[in-house]
Amino acid sequence: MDRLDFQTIEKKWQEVWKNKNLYRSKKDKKFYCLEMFPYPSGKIHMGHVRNYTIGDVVARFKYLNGYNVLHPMGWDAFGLPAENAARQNNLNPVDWTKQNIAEMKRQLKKLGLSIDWELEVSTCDKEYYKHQQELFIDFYNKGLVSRKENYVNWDPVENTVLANEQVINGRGWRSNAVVERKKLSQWFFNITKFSEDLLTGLDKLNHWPDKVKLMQKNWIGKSIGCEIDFEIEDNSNKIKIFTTRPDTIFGATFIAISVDHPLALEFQDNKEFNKFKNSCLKMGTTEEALANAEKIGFKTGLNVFHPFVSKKKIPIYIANFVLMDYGTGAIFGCPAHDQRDLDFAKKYNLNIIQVVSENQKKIDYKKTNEAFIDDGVLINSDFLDGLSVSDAKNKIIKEIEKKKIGQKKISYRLKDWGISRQRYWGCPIPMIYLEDGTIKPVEKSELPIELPKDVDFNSSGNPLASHPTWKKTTQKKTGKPAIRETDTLDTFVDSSWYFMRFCSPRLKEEPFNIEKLNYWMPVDQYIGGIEHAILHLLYSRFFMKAVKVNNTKINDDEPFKGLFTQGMVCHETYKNTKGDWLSPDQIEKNSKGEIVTKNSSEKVRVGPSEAMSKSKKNTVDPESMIKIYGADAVRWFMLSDSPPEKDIQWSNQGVSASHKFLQKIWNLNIEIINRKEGKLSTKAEKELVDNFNLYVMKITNLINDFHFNVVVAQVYEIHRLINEALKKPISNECFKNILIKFMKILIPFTPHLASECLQKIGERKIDEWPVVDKKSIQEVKIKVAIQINGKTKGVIEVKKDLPEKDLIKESQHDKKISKNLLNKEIIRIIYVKNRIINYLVK
RNA sequence: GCCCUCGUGGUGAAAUUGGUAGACACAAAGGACUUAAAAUCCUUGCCCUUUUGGGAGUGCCAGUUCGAGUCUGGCCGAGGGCACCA
Repeated sequence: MDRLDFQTIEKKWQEVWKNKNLYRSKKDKKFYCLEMFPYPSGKIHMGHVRNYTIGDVVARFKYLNGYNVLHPMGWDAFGLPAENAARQNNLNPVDWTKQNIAEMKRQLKKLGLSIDWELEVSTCDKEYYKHQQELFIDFYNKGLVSRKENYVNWDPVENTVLANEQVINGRGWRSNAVVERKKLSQWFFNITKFSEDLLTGLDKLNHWPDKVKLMQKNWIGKSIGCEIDFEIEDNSNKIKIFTTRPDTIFGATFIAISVDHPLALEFQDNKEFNKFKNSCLKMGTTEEALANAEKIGFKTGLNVFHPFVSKKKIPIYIANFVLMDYGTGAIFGCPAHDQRDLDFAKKYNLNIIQVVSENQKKIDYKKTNEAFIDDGVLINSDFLDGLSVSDAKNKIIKEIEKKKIGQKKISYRLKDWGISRQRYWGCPIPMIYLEDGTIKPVEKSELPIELPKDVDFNSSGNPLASHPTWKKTTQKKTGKPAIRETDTLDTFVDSSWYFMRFCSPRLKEEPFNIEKLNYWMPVDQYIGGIEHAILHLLYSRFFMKAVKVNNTKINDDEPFKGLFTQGMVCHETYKNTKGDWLSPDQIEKNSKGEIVTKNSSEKVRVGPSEAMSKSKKNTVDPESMIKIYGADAVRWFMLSDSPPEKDIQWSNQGVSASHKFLQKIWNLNIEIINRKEGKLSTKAEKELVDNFNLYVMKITNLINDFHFNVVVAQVYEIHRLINEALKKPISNECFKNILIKFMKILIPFTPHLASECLQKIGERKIDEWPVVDKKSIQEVKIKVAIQINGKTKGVIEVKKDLPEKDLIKESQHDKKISKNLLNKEIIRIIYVKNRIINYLVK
């Protein structure tokens, strides 16, 4: 039998597709299919292969179904790794990045993706970031940009800001110095102006996974609570606190304010306070670090008066767990009903008053360390006694408003988006600082503000800031001397609008052409990793809304109509006896079936399958797999076995099996083309056609629902169906017609093989998806389960939609069923059309 | 710590969304073909029973239902995110 020569075939068809704009149709219906663009780290990895294979199935399927498809690709090219490489290998980030892009593009092309490379963009090109600078200025002019202080991780030895991933156990990754929290003045996008829009906008996103919407909802964190002013003893100031549990006010036993609260400034000369403040600065900046840190406080000696209990005084603490950027930076502590407050109260021996109880149970807080946070009935609370938590909330808010000491308040957990980075390899922020202290945007005509190429990575800190001349400039309008902003933009900014740029990627004057943007946007299907569920997707949603504020002609305010989040690619991990990681090509099976190292036959410990990562050496190089098995087989395996939203385990056996199956498809084609016709039977033919039609319908639905692994299983079944039918008296014409449809189904999955087969059969129409013959499907017999008392006792094959009476009759013809029903009294018969019939008997 | 998700054979999984649990594969064992190997094809897969047949069974415990992998409550375990990795 003819071997499938995938190397020649794949090369041939990639050439054909390159020379034709295959994926654009003249139809009106548009479809924008986008996969998250990659960071050009050097080589493509299996995660990319999976992401782009899934995307290619969608894009090609939509094209076959008559859509005008936009399927572009670009590079998320700014970021830390390029700077790290620059430091290590003395390479310029530009050169390193461009090399990586060229290499990865070459590799990606081998997958045979239906990407329109004419539209390629790279965020590190000035043709791209010029427009990003324009957008920044537009946002600035619309009041969507502000400047505030924010904490960063500061490495005191390297004099540089560290990313969270560069802080390991509270120390700098290179210097090993203890990292401090330092306040810097930085640029922010005022994303909180859109808190409510970002929240309500989620309701419209019907084609997003619920879990992602829920994560975003929790991230935005809308809560309804109230603000209350507390009068301070012997002090004319008041403290405004925010709480979501005003119902527990009678259980308040302390006030806690943030270290950054204005009132805390009064203690800046206090030695004890400064000691406390310094220990707060060692906590780290991540939310996880703050949540796990021991709750500590500084007793100010000041007291406030309880607003509803006359003469009751409550102490004020400055505490590390109260954050200035949430609520008002001050809270009242009710230890009985909040875990943090309870931990704090126990540490500092503060009073604990239970004000909510379940079934009138009294809790002894001397014995338990667990706060009671569930619903219950109010106690020890004066006029709130006997009310439920929610009724008490409403009543106390009314009282507070009546007394004019506060009001109902909606608060969001969402913070403004800090976009300043003290790094070289990013988009320069187009702002200048004049000598008189004013800060102005650069004139748009001066854009792009380009990165200098001659930078020194050996000195500490931001290379842009230490560049001898770059930051020196003049204000264009006045000619006054000025200093450039040396911070660059967070790389999340780059990726927050690239999908808009793809609509008109070569436009020089503007970031995008409105007509083209309105035609293509929103992205109909966006595909990428679940790790981007919150930040990237939320920032992109903000951008779309912000861009619309600036240009009201834009139709959409949500960028991604459909979202699909794919799982990771995993592989077994291996370690030698010393505990060093081993890569899959360093190991082999010996004659006894044990796993050993290739050269020294040392025993290998096989670990669990984990996400492929360089550090664990459990990676497999896609390019070498393509070389051995072919791109189609690699694509096919990526879609087999696991559902796309779940993790997949890479296995060489799996990809090898895929390769074998594609060979079988090839053989099937040859067999049908060369088949000699014998006797004919219309009955056999009809059965084949009807069954095949059913598969076409199932597969069409499965693709729409992203169940590609089930499609693969159905394709195996089709193969078996046709293979068995070959022994039956069926005409060659019938086989050819079925084969043509079968190969068209395979185009999105294994495009090279399918195209080659279609050409061999002589089919010219390769831009259509097979039409389902609905009548034919109705005539396929189905299997119905017969149960007795809920247990399946038999299965009978009947016509579809058989009515209850007939089904009962049919089922009693079955020997086993009639035997089981003998001498039994039938109490009830449950009939579910096309599914089951259940006899309840005594 | 907080938020989210997921637990089905030796393995990856499927199950028309409350209706035949294990489709389709991988691995294993046995067999066919072959001088032999590779390739290919076939069979098997929990427990009891020689067979016919019967029973258990979807992380664990309880509940709703004629019927639960699917719904409800509690428990246990694994993974993702936590604002400067992208």
